[in-house]
Amino acid sequence: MQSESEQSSVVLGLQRAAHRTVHALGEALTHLGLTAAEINALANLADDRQRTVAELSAAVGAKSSTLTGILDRLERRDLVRRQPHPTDRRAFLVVLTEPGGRAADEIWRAITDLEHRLLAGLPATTLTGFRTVLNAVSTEDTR
Amino acid sequence: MQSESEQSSVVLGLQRAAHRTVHALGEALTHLGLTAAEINALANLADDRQRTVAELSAAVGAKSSTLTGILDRLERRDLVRRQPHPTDRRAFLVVLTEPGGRAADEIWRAITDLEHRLLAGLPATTLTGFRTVLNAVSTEDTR
DNA sequence: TATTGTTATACTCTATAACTATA
DNA sequence: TATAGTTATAGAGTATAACAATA
Repeated sequence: MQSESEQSSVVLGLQRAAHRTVHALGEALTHLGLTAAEINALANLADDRQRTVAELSAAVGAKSSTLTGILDRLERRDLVRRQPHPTDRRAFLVVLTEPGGRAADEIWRAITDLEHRLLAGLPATTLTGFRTVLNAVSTEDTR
Repeated sequence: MQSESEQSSVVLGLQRAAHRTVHALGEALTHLGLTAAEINALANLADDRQRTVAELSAAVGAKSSTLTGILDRLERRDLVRRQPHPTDRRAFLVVLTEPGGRAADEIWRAITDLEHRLLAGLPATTLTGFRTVLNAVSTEDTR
């Protein structure tokens, strides 16, 4: 049933699936005019609404120097703001603006919708297994 | 047990896990001096050893115009070659050269090693569930 | 007419290293 | 001395549109 490919590698499959979801998300959110990295950053701000650059950097898996450009563009569009950190004057708190919060909410809705569509009909135990592996991969020390 | 984060979103978790494996793979293969996209392309050539540009494009999830640059660099380093397609004179067959084949084999070994390390100790049923979801995500029509 | 792949263009992402300002 | 973040730099990925050759 799987045509000719065994979809043998978990790593390659992971790559492909991630690519797929990024594309799908981008398409669902074209009207926002955001890149994948920008969507990712906003999605990661959506919950607690604020992070230092270093925290966000760890969350999205990019160097802080990379984040600088992404945040510049988001800030220019008034979706985030860089606030002085209350206790560390070297650091910034990246916070969602009001329109940024709306965008982040919409991103979350799109993510949730996508997940429902992708995972509909799969048994709960299968999903649990999936999350378990996902956590193992994200958490494990790969060295 | 999962600290504070429920790792709530499958999509975001997928992103993070994919990022993780790309990094880990890159580190395991630094001596090859290849980028993630180049590794991905070679990995996708590793099995049948040849693909048209369009096929490879679908496999790696990039536009053919993107692939042009990647293939240019791989060809310049004598890792792949563009051969005339036997029956369609518009198309090219991307084939591994002999050193390219060695690189691809090494990439496969690295991928396999990584998978063993990441997935060691997880029950088989969990892994089966994981692959099922991965296939669903990669295959499903996301529109 | 439609398709294969390249070219041209314009941005975005990416990492590294050097730098400023704090700590 | 070490850390947070930016800047400078340079390369690589990305998509779109236009194009040539072929189907």
